[in-house]
Amino acid sequence: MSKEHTAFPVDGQLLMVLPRAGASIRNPDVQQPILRADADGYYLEMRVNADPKDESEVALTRRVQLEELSAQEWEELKAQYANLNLKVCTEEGISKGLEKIQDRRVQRLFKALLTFLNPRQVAIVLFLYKEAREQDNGSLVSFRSNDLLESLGYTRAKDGSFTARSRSQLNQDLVALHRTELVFAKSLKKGNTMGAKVIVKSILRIRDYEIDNVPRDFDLAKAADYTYELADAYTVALEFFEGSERTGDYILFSNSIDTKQKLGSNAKHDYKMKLLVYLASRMKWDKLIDGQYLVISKQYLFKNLDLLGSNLSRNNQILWRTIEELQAIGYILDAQELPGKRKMTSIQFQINPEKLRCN
DNA sequence: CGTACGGAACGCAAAGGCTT
DNA sequence: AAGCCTTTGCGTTCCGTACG
Repeated sequence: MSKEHTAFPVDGQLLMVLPRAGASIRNPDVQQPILRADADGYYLEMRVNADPKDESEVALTRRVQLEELSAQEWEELKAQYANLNLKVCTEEGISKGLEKIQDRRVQRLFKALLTFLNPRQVAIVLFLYKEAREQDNGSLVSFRSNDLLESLGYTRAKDGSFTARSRSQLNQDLVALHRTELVFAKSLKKGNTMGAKVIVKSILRIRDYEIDNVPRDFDLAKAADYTYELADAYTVALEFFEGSERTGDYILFSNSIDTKQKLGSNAKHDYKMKLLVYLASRMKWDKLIDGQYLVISKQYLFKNLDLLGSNLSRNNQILWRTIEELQAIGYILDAQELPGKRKMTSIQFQINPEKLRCN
């Protein structure tokens, strides 16, 4: 009976909000980022509005608390914010939309918010949950940076190290997962109780880090904001982890999950990862029919795979190619289009419980 | 000499226009 | 609806340079 360590659990609550927490700026529900000051401090935040036509399309805010800002720094930040051109971001790319922002810290801050939870960061999160199961130390996970970079599929230089770019990006990703808070309503479970309870959680919190050999002067935030550094080892606490064993609210992912980034490809175009996480999320929202079938409208598949371009035949092509990829590695046993009124076509997925299953 | 960058080449595939 | 083609964004890698 003990199928130990062929699969690892990821919290249901996290999975339910994950696709929304990672909504891209092209998503029609995403609102313009705002700077906000309240009694608790200063925030840079971006709201994702609910889509009333589907209960899984929940409202959610992702935000970064800006610590220790003087009144003058606040004014400077507002001035920088005025240079953010969201329209250019969506039409010509984020780097273009941010190029008028001179301050590197502000530029990285906006970029982190706008690209939050891209598939590479999701891959990092899954790596950490997998490690959590291996290490069996509750929500705490310790790991070496190079092991994580390896699992993400980056190639080493001749001397065996990773390039500054990859290392820098990893620290920025980890800090983004650390300091971006997700704010959403508690009433996820059944939907009808409009409980006023609000949850504020980060995906993880960095508790500790280590520097090998010569103790460098390493500052976590400074590294993320200004430099190309990465600590050699980290200990993080997974914030959603708490209680997942106790409440039994989780989905089991197969250990064979592939978190490698493909060469020459963009993180934001990792459709395989997006579809996998979206299916897992819907397994929490919808009950599986006959314990294995999931029916999802193509409209929401396109939306959650970020296939928001106008070329429908192309979107179709990518969707089906991605489905076939997941089929090839066994997550999906079968998928077929269910006839429906035009625009409301759905796809029925048969999920392989060996690879992905509810507890 | 190693470290910390920045510039630039490279390669993939998305987007979107055009054609049929 | 589908295929072809060009442009383009952007992640990755390689390399030059400044600096201690």
